[in-house]
Amino acid sequence: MPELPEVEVTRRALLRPLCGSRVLDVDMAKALRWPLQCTPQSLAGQRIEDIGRRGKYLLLGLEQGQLIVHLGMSGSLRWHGAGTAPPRGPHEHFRLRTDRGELRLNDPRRFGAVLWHADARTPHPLLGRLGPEPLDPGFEGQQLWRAVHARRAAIKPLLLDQAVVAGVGNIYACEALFRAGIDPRTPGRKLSLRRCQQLLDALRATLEQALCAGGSTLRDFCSSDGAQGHFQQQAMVYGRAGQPCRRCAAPIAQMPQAQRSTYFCRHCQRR
DNA sequence: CGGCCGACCTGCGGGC
DNA sequence: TGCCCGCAGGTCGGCC
Repeated sequence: MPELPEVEVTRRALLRPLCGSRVLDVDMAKALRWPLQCTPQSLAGQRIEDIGRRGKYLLLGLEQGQLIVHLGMSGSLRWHGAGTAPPRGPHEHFRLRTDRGELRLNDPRRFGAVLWHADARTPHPLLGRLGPEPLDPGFEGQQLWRAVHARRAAIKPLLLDQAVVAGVGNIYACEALFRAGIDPRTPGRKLSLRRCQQLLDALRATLEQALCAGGSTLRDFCSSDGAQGHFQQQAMVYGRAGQPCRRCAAPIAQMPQAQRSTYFCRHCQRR
């Protein structure tokens, strides 16, 4: 589920209920990718001051540090106002109770993570390796070109590299390349500055469109208020193998790249 | 250093 | 109908 738009939609939905609330307690029922890195009791009593996002990471700013949340492949967060929380489901592995209600992380595959980072002055190592934010207006095509122009790897796996651009996953990499008319197999070093600028524009337009749609919904994604995103109904290529291209009607192709499925149109996307 | 590959998990849909 | 295989929105770490 969780690429930049889904995480951002979740962040916006959580701002109102969570900001300013005070933590009662925290528990991790089943281990996620890593241990929490602190004793759950140490979080009790702290106020949640802000909610940020970096790439696909959601950042809960507490008084004495930061709770870093990653949704992995199958994670979703839900908010339950005070007294409205149903019994815990089998995949609700993390729970944060506050004086206003509780936040739960549902993650069947447990690729997600919740980490405590006490030293807020220096960024957590996981965040330190992230590339620029695609929606940051200060990020220019030239910067993308610099990150890519010396690389032999194909542009599609390069877009998935979080050090090149933060927050892009399989759906939006495929969609942005379609929008830019670029063949996903094109080596990074074959892309001109001009095409990198076009690619960044296309990526931004794709992400903005997904934000407006409330993100994508595949099997288990639900924004925290329970509403479903509907971007996948607008997808031009992702998950559409064999179906006609919405632009030229040629069948959409599917191929593996770096052990992930790439969807593209052989006619509309060129090297 | 760059790039490939396995590992980590569970669930679901398709094919036989 | 039922079982088995392959695949799924991610990414870290080990290896060449």
